[in-house]
Amino acid sequence: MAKPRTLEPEQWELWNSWMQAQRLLARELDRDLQRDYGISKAEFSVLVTLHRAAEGRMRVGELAESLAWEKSRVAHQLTRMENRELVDRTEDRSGRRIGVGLTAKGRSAVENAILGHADNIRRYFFETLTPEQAAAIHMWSRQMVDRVEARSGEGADGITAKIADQSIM
Amino acid sequence: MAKPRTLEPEQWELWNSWMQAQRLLARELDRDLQRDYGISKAEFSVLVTLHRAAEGRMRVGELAESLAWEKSRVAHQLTRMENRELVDRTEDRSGRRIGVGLTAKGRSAVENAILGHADNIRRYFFETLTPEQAAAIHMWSRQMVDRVEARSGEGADGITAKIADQSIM
DNA sequence: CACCCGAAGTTGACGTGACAACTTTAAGCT
DNA sequence: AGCTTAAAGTTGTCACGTCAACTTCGGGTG
Repeated sequence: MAKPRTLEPEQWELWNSWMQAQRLLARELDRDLQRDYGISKAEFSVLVTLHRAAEGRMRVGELAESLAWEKSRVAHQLTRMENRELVDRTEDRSGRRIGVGLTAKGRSAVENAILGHADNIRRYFFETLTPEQAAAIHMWSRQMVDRVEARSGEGADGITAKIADQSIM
Repeated sequence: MAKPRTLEPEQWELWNSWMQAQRLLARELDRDLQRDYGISKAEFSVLVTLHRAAEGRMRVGELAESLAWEKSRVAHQLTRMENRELVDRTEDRSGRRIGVGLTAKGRSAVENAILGHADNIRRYFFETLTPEQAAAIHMWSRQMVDRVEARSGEGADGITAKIADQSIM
């Protein structure tokens, strides 16, 4: 019975500014990436994942797992990026799609963007955090991801391990 | 030269899990709201803002300021919600649009949803945080919002004050 | 071998959010 | 009054993300 029936005013205030802060930060990073390198955050994520792949070529499913995105999201994103000639989908002789790779344009875009983008993340995000704030956010993030993944039946390890070195966004 | 040229691995890890956690949380809240009450987060935000308005009727601009959304975003959202008969836009005799209000359907939707949604926010967000973590996150959020608003020339007070009691998401 | 089933991938429809261009109104100024 | 302007609101276009439906392989198993 200690449970309040709705949130306390200061909880609403916290919730609102948290949601808004996230949106403003994402927008700012996206704008900078677009202005300086002509690509979006989503495009950057795909490009950098492909760039890190040893072969430089991945299956759609690998991309989806590595990014922790749904397959359909990846497929749509690849279609848009193929139109912009940032990636190409290769086909075997029967027209079957077998892999995704960077085009020259995609490769140079990501190589140009990587340092600048990382720098923006540092300036806009990490340099505004105290160690306690960083720890709080990190802890919360891990719990949230673990909880949702546990719920949707992701057996044992699965995605969690991969997240460590991927996805960017 | 103390500045690293890119982010540290644990910074990438924090960044990635944070981005993912946001997305998972937003999706979960949205799905619950949709399943239990038939409305989306965006719709809920608009409905609850209108519901809190003393008159029950607001100008588009007030709505935009209260939610800290861009005008065009509000206009598009209202068009969709008008089609679904959650709100109505009233016109004066010359066909001029003068205000937005809840329909009966909109009112009952928000009145049904408010407690359940608040409860989900508490369960998914607040109950996973210690008070110190909440305080750290709150502090950072305010700083981020203030910084971005200062940059985009929002004179003096402006939006910040309004956020305190609005927007939800 | 034939069949069926599940994984991989695509597609369409839809809601969301950002940005820019535009129209109309309401004020101000001289 | 008449002219100019900025605010208010709308619209179009585009990218992003989710869900559901669908196609097509690749393997088993009878």
